[in-house]
Amino acid sequence: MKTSTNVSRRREESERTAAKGGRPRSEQLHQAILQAAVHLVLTSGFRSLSMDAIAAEAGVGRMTIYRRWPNKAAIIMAAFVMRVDPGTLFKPADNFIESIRLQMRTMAKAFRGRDGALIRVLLAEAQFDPELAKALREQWTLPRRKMAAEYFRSGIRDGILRADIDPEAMIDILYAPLYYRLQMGVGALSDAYVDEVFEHAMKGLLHGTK
Amino acid sequence: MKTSTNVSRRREESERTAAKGGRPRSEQLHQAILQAAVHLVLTSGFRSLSMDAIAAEAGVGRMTIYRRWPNKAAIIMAAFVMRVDPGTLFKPADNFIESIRLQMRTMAKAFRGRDGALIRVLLAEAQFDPELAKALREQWTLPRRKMAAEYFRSGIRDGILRADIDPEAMIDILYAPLYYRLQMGVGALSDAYVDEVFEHAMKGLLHGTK
Amino acid sequence: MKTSTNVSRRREESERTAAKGGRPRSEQLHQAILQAAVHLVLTSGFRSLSMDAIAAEAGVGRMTIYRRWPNKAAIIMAAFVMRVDPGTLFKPADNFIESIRLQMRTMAKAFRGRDGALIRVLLAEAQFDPELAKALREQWTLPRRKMAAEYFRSGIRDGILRADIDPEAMIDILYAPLYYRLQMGVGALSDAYVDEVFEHAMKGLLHGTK
Amino acid sequence: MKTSTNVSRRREESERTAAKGGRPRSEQLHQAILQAAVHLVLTSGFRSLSMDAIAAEAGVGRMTIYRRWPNKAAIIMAAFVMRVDPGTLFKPADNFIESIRLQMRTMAKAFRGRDGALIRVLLAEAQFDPELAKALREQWTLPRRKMAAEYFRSGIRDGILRADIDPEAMIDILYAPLYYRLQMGVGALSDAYVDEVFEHAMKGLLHGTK
DNA sequence: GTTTAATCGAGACGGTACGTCGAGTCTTATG
DNA sequence: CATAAGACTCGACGTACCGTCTCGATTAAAC
Repeated sequence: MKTSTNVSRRREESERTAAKGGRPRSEQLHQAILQAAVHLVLTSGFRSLSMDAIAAEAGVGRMTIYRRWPNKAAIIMAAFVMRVDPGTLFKPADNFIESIRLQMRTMAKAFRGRDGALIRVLLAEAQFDPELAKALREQWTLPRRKMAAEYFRSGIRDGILRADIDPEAMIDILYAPLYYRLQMGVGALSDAYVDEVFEHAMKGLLHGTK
Repeated sequence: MKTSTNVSRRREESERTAAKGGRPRSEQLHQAILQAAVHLVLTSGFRSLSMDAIAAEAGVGRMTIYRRWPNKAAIIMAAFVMRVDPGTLFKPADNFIESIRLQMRTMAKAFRGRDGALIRVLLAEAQFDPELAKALREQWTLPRRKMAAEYFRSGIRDGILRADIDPEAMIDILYAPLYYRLQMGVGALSDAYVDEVFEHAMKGLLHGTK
Repeated sequence: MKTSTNVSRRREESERTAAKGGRPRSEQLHQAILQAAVHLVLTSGFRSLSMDAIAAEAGVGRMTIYRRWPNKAAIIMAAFVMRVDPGTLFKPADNFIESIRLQMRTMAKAFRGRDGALIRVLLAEAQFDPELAKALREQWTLPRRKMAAEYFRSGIRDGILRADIDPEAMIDILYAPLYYRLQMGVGALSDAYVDEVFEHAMKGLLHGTK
Repeated sequence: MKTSTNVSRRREESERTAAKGGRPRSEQLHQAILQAAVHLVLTSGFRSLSMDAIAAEAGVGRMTIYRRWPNKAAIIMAAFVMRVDPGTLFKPADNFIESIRLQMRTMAKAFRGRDGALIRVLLAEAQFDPELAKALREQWTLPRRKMAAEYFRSGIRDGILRADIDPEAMIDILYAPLYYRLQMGVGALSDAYVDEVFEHAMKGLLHGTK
């Protein structure tokens, strides 16, 4: 049976890790639960995900999960946060503009993969769960918006971007389309698409009458 | 008790309508259910919405609901579709550009109200329910994209918009930010915000080097 | 499909009968319903019997049934009463005593067949349904007890039975065992069993010390 | 409200028992459920008995009931079995014959009370439920028949009963009338009635021609 | 090295909502 | 007008999860 297989898989791993004198057991359980939750979400979807299933997959009692997180969404959120690269958003490239395009491509690539699936789930669930919405905003959305805004402001200071640009609006115009495509099922999140959005936004939609 | 109040409300209305020789009973039930569902979603939220509650609020048996829709999301979808104005998207204004801005404002206003709440719920639920995703795409997203794309293409033909613009990308840049703000809880969906997005997108983000 | 087959069966029969200028249509429906009900009880059991099923089997609307009987049990009761031979209970035989034994055998035979199944169902259902209990008592139990009591009394008058016998108790001693075996699943309701009960009751259980 | 009253009644009792360091909790629930079920059957009848009602009356979740018994009848059966005195059937009296009469009276008395109501329900339900029929036969009918048969056989051995008597037939003649009266609503199950049946059966119905 | 105190797995518990089924009522269209 | 068809309200069914709680067993720390 799948469950017991996974249980023993976790157990064996646990013993192995302990033998290596690794992290404390509590930390191992943490990881095992997050891993199990993500695995189940990616394979079976968030809706058919139950606390029981996570507990079984992780080889763990239900209380052990509830001791750490209040609900399924919080687990996925924790797993997602753990995966997010806390590093810099924009590579300090010699070409300011191209660096933006590259960052957008990186994000699109993430959205195409595992992170995209998690974001989709979290963003959707957040519509019903203010706690989660807050967490998502504070741990994902706002930090990245802040970094982007700062980067864009530096571009304004350096005279590369127009002075009358609002970084917040710029962020929305460039990145909202990625979220839109992630959720809407209207066309792919390809690099070509990213480029197109990027070019259009940069050049503007009107004739160069200014 | 709340329920019986609502039940009788529906019943009285039913008799009144029948007295007017109005719509067939079946159609009345349809409306009563949709109305009850929307009312409950708007007051108590989608998560705490149960088939029982809808049935009670509508003064209707559970089976009558299941006969018509397979789940809660489908009910909300039906209610939403019923509300959507199937008319033209862009008012044939003398000023092509301003007409776009007006349409964006109209949409933002809708998003601020009842429709926004429904869209939020539907879009979120659609992330877990492919059937709903399909319905939402076909009955909401795609038709409006199509109309917008045609309008934009006419702008290109008339030489108002640049010839090298992809209407699809233009749609995303202009409208995705509205969805983004609807969901993210990052700032309000005010007319001022709409204008800002509009202006930035139209003028472009770069210096007028073109 | 089974149902439609049966429906058309009834319909064809109906037309045939009508062509013969037979009983009024209402009476035909009556019979068709009772027949369908008995058929279903005998094949599928009383528990898995629904008004829908009867209506479908009889090719009849549900209201047509409810107009005639208040519930399933009443239908079976009606069907049962219709089958019961309203004639004499005891054949006027030359041998008074043997006539009793014969009557017991006749009853046992009936209990082994279709009537037994119906009695079992009715008697059981009557434990939960006072109306049915009354009907069963008045249309089945009491009439037969009365006839038997009279017959036994004639035996007393004629000096064949002891003068100090209470016919009611005699009825119970002779016939209750048949009902007991019908319900208990303890041994068969064979003629041999009937004879044994009969002999024991007649001779008494004690040594002939009297 | 009735339910909450009963719930708390059970709860308080639970705490009291726990304070006494009494039976394990699981056993308490068992008892509470059986008690609630019997109470409801005796007050409202078996037909209007629902799993929901039992659960509410016992202050218990539905699953807790389903974990233990498959249906209502099984619960009543369990409650009944628990009440049945597993002791000897016939008091070892100095007078063999009178001991039988006494036993019959004891049974009649039981049938007049709570046990009679339960037996009625169980016997009726058993006509539709082979599982229950089997349980009732094996846990009620057959054990008592066996004890009675042995007792009667000892009477034969001791020369008190006639040698040609079949204990099984004797059981039926003596006891079937009690079941008959229990179910038929034909006369009361009084001690006088028991005596009458007893006397008739013992003396035989015919003239002492033997 | 043993004892003590957490922490664990397992799983039963009360509860809520589900989706289905049948009873009995009421409506509509047919003949 | 009575009917067949079938939609309606109501309420019980049995299931699935939720989040809580209890129970031994296992582990880790304190002694």
